[in-house]
Parts: sequence; structure tokens; C-alpha cells
Amino acid sequence: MVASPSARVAPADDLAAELSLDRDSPVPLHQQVAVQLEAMIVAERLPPGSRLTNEVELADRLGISRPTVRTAIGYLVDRGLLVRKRGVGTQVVRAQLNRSLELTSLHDDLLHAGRRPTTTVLQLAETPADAEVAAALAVAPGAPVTVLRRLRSAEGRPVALMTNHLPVGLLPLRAEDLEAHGLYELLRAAGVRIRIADQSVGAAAATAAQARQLGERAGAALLTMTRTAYDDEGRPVEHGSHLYRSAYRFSTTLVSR
Amino acid sequence: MVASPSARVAPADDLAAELSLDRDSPVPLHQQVAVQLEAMIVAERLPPGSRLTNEVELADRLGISRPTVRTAIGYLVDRGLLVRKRGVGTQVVRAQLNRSLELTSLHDDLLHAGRRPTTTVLQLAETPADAEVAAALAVAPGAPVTVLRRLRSAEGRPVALMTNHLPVGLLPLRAEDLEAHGLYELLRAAGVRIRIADQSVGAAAATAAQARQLGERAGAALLTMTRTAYDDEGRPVEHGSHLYRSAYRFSTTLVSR
DNA sequence: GGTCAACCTTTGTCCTGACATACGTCGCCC
DNA sequence: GGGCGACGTATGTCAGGACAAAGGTTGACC
Repeated sequence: MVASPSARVAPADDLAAELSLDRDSPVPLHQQVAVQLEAMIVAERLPPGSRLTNEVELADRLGISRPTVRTAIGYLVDRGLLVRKRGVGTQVVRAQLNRSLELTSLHDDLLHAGRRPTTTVLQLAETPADAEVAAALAVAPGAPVTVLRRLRSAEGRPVALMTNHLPVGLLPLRAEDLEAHGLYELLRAAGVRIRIADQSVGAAAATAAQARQLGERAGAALLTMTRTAYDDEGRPVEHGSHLYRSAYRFSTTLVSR
Repeated sequence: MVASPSARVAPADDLAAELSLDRDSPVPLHQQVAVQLEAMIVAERLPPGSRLTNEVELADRLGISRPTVRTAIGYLVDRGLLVRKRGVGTQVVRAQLNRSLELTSLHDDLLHAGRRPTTTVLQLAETPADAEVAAALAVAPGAPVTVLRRLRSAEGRPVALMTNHLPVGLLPLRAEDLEAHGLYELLRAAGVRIRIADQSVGAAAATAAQARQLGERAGAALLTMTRTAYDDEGRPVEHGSHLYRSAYRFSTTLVSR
């Protein structure tokens, strides 16, 4: 292969030519444009600071209407990848950011980071809901809920101690599935679409029991996270209370509107 | 079979009648609709689970076009307040969530919670940037940056120890302003529009010095947060490294798409 | 009496077209 | 030579219409 001399700018002389659309696809045109643009941005095919072809011409060249182009671009603007300026144009944001997911799962995070997560199921049972769980899952106090306690490790070292509560009967949970897959993965596979989550992060000192399970010393600083996740319609799906060793950090990219 | 839990709540008899629009206002029509709908939702004038008037009729009754109604509703759907279902309608999400801001400032958080934040400026100077700060602010290592260290308290009790680095000359900072206002507030007032931030949260044990300033014991669990904020165009504006006492928690509402 | 197809409702997608408004630049005028 | 207004450019807002697809309901048929 020839060394890449053309790699430097002259970015997208012809942006439209690099986008391909399939009108017969079930995926909407604006989404096709958005995902391709996003790919070009993360690959720096569209480098930070570069300007996109203007909306009118882009629409023209792609054979689609301006509103369609606008919704595609608007989606990326909302996610902080692009900036629009009236009278100027649309540019790729300068910073290279985390681009971390809005709603993350520890299992996926570890996988994505190239580490190999393993899970030990410590408990999988039904118990009466205490006040906190009952409030979170919108059931009566004392009503039965599924409780799940897991120890998550990576490369054989403990990372997190996770306690989750779920409505009974939401999905059949088996320990063997939980040891091979993340909870959110199983939920998705069962057709549960998680859409919103309330999350709270804090710090706490490890109790003796917690320290033993996580391989820390009693009193060590731990990261605590509680999360209640809701589906499409706002029904509570899962309430979790997790403890992470302090080596682990939560990273997110926030966008304000 | 007994009535399902999805019992219909009586919807606003006439949603359109409760919305008022001002065509002469500089604020866009879709935004006028969105903020009024949002207000009705948080006030439970539109209770969780209730259905909105369908888009076509709503547009008709308001004397605006359907796309305008759709962008207003779409905004609220993106924020997790509403759910759309084809063939069914648009409903208010069932859960009452935190609705916390995407990008929060500790000062504003405390104010909003009805507490009275006070700030002591410990340091305000220029220093050469170390490697971490230089990378975050996109300046050369050793280049001068503004460094700012503050102790934030509420009701006289220390809450956080905050170290921030900013590009020199971004805005004139005076200790007296910093003791009366939050940093983000001052940035906004200086015309800096913060739009994106990369944030990472973890836990750590307090050093002796940190413990002394925060009124904790050495080794106490602290919440650590580092954040780099960017403006409109992705230029780094601020890099902060904060320590919070474990009584403080970060709460957010996450929405996935 | 139960099943399933037809139909209605409502959102999803996309189009064309128009005017408003902010930003940058260029050239005129002082 | 410098300030400033006119103009071009690109996004922002909005209208109105058309058809597609999905969910729910209803009614016919077996």
C-alpha cells in the first residue's frame, strides 16, 4: 500500500460523495446520514474544526430534503459532536471527548476497555421489599421482589459488589446466564428497553464484610452508586446499589442545551 | 381479568386551550410550546401516564403546523418526559424523576437545595501548567495557566475542596467575586458558554492535609471529581479537580436513545 | 364463542417552499 | 487608512402536505 500522503486535510472536498444512502432500507434517511457522519467524525475523516458542506448543498447532492439533513445534523449537535453557527456553517467540535454512553453498564464498560469481566452470583432469590426498594420499584413494602447479589471481577481481581432488586416475573433469571452476561444485556434480550435512569454516586468507607469480598482493607474508600432504571413508559425495571473499588471511576460526557 | 395497572388518568380536557402562544415573541414557537408543556408535566397538571392531544389536532387548535408541534414534543421526548407510540399517542412518562440538570455546578446545586453556600478562596494565581493540566487545557506544558483553589462550605461546614485551572486571560477573576458567586456563574456572565464537559468520578482516602481542611479524619472516604469543560466550539475552558466529603452525592438522570 | 382480517387512529418519515436572522467580508466613503 | 454599511452566505424557523407503518378496535366469518 502506498504511504498515505493524502491523509492530511483537504477534508471532505466532497462530503456528499462519501455518504451513501439506501432508500429501500428500513432505517430512516436522517439516521443513515447521522451514523455515517458520526463515523467520519470519530475516525477523524472529518477532523475537529473542519466545516461541513452547507445544508442546502448537502441536501441537494444527496438527493434528499433539507429537513432530513437538518435532523441528522441536529442529532449530532445534541450529542455535542457538531456545532452550528448561523451565517457561518456547521463545524466539528474541536475537542476529542470521551464519547461515553449516556447509560452505561459496568459489564459493557469493562468489555469495551478490553478487560475480561467475570461475575460470581452470590445470591439470587425472592425477598420482601424493604422501604427503599419498595419506593424505587413502586411496589408495596413487603411485596416480593427479586434480589440479586453479584461480585464482578476483571482479570481475577474484584472490582465491584453489586446488589440489584427487580420486580418479580419481569424476566427469568438464571445464575448461569448472569455469570456469562451483564444484567442490562439480559434485560435487553428479554425485550426490556431501558430508557431512563436516576443515578446517584457517592463515597463510603468499606465495612469489614465488604472489604473482605472486594479484597480491600476495612475502612478503605469505596465508590458507591445507586441507580433506578425505568423502561419506555417509566415503569421501574431495576434498582441497584453498587460498591466499587476506588480504582474504578465513572466517566461521562455531559452536554448542556 | 382485573383492570390493568395502566388505568387511564383523566387527561387535560383541552390541552390546547391551556397553551398560550405569542407570535411576536423572539422565542421560537416550538420552544414556547415545549416550556409550557414541561411546566404542566412537572406541576402534574399533566399527570404521569396521561395522554396528550394528538399532534394533528394540537397543531390545528394552536394554529401552528405539525412540524412545530413535533419539535416541541420531540424535545421533551429526548429529555425523557414524554413517550411517543405510533398508533397510540404521546404519554407523560410514569416515573417522577430527579430532572437534575445535565451539567451541574456545586454552587447552584447547594443554592437550589435551599442551603447557603459560602466560599473561601485559598489560592488565586498563575502557575506553569503540569502535564495533566496542559493536556486538559490544550496548552504547552509549562505554559502559564490560572490556578484557583477554593473551600466550599454550606451552613458553615466544609463540603468540598476545589482546585481549578483555567486558560489565562479567559476572564478577569477576583477573589471577592469568587466568594460571592460560583465559578460557572462568573464564566456565564463573562460570555463563556459552557456546552460540553468530560467528567470522571471516583473515591479516594483523605490525606492528612485534605482531612484538616475538610474537617474530616485522615483516611476518610472522599468523593473525587475531575472535569474538563468546553465551550461552544470545543475549546477547553476549565479543568477542575475536586474533593467532596462523603456526605455529598452526585445525582443525575440519564436518558438513552 | 373465538380468530383473524379490515379499518381507524396516531405517530414516523420525507418533501417543497418561504422568509427571518446572524455572521463575515468587501468595498465605499469620509 | 480606518470606520461602517451593504451584501452574500448559512443556519433558524415555520407552513402545509403526502404517504408509510404500527398499534388498537371492531366486525365478519368459521
